[in-house]
Amino acid sequence: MRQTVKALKPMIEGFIETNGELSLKRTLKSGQAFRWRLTNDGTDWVGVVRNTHVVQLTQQPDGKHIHYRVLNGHEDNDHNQEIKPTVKGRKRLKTSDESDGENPKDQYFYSQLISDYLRLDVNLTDLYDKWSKSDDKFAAIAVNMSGVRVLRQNFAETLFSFICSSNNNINRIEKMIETLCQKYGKVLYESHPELGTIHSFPEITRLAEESVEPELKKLGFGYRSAFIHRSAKTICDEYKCPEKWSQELAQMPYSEARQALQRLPGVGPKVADCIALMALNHLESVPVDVHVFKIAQHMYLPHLKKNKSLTHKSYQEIGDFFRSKFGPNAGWAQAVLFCADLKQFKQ
DNA sequence: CATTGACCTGTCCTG
DNA sequence: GTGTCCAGGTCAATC
Repeated sequence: MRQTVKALKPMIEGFIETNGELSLKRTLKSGQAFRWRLTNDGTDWVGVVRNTHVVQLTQQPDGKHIHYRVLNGHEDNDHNQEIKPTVKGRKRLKTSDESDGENPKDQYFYSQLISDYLRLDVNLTDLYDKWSKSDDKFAAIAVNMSGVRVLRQNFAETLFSFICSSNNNINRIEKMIETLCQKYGKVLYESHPELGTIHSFPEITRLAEESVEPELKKLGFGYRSAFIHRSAKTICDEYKCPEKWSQELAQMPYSEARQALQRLPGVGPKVADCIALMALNHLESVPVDVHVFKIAQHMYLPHLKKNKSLTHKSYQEIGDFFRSKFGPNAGWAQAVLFCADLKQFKQ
């Protein structure tokens, strides 16, 4: 029997103007987020925003708008959650009023929520122009690589996702994260026709429980089981309120945040930089993985070709080079080059 | 200090 | 069907 209760409440949806500065594919599937899935024959992206809202995003044919739909937006407790966009969007990001009969307050709220997650308050055209002027190689690549955005992501999810990423491949990372959500997260949306039940990412306090490590071992997490549990426990024990700690990390200078993060087991320089860039708004952070290492060797710092692998020294050198070349948003420039180098995005 | 292996596991690729 | 290598690193033990 089909339930009709949900259909009685209006679906929250609308359009967001992007000024051609957003490629969903290049942004959601370039290795910064691991939970976005392509549905409906490859037209719609479905994922979780702010760890509370199941959102479907669709790139419009005009290239200048995305359509959004909040799949679990009818829940009664919706506004009780502590979701507040951290940045006020620019005026041009206002939703259109094309779908009449809906609560404009809700529409505004959700378009702000999604714009914030996609960091649409940043004018990407200006950034691309600036980076292209300071680097011909970037300019050549960027013309075919528009709309790569650095997301503003949830702290805990970013932390544990990238702990999982060490010495690992994307396919397994995605599976492990999905397992974490199903086992320790809350149900956000039931019975999606293609994706099944969609869960939130677990609370840090949940991952700090003693049973977690042996359970994860059984689930095939390997040595990362201990990293995950011990990191969660460290945060709960030492910082009491994880949410507050992440805010402090965002406030303090990049180098200090990076240093503080590396005290967590399973968090080295690269993972710390990923968290700093993607969840703490430290856009000067340049995560250097083997991929970026190769880019640096071939495009910018040929003397590093003699290095077989990444050392602390070369790691620092590459980051500093990117910062000197691209400025305070170097991490974002790096994301564009990284994206261009991914196999799936090569022409 | 900078460098070098071991580390869990699923998968791809040979023989 | 077995064996091997490797994948978006980190840690700890040695130069």
